[in-house]
Amino acid sequence: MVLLDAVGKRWTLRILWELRGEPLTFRALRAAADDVSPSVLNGRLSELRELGIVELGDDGYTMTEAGRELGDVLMALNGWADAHL
Amino acid sequence: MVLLDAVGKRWTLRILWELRGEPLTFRALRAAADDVSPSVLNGRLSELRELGIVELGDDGYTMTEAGRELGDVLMALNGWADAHL
DNA sequence: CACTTGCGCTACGTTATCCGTAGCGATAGC
DNA sequence: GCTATCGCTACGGATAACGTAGCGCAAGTG
Repeated sequence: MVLLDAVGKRWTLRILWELRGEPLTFRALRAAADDVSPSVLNGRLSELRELGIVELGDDGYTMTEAGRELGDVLMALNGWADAHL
Repeated sequence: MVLLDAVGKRWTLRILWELRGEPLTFRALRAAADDVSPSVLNGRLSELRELGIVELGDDGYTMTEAGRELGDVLMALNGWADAHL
């Protein structure tokens, strides 16, 4: 239930989705995610960093190893969407 | 992106999670999901019905066939949470 | 040295969304 | 008629998200 509460907030899934590939800077991530406001983006990134899903490296924000596995689940989610929506 | 926007709202994942088993009435679903307010619950259920994920039968709300496959993905999501959080 | 550029991030006032509570109309059983 | 439960709605207050502007910092350029 903890994860569903954390992930079940506006923009969180979208942010994770945009980080599925290469690292993105704060501003690039913002641009990729429909120009979400920086305050919200920063709030979400803080949560995701505390959960050990995302981290800030030299090239920008990237997924941790655990986060990358979560990314695979998101791919499955997207696969479902392609098949049914 | 459509699904992520739809699912990436507060309570949506939680509602789907509670519907993974047997059908639940509106009120039972409300009780199961931390007493979410009926206005929000109704809003989410309307969205999920429009997406063909959830439907209202004689025994209450239940997942459609497509929705049940989505439930499997959510199980994977929960499995990840158990492993990493 | 000043100057620019891009970075992560914050401040703040406005607006949209959620929330809690109460209650509606409909249906079924007594 | 009375009670109980159903799905669902109304409404005012609380909360979160929003858009915009800008801070402090580091690296590069002249």
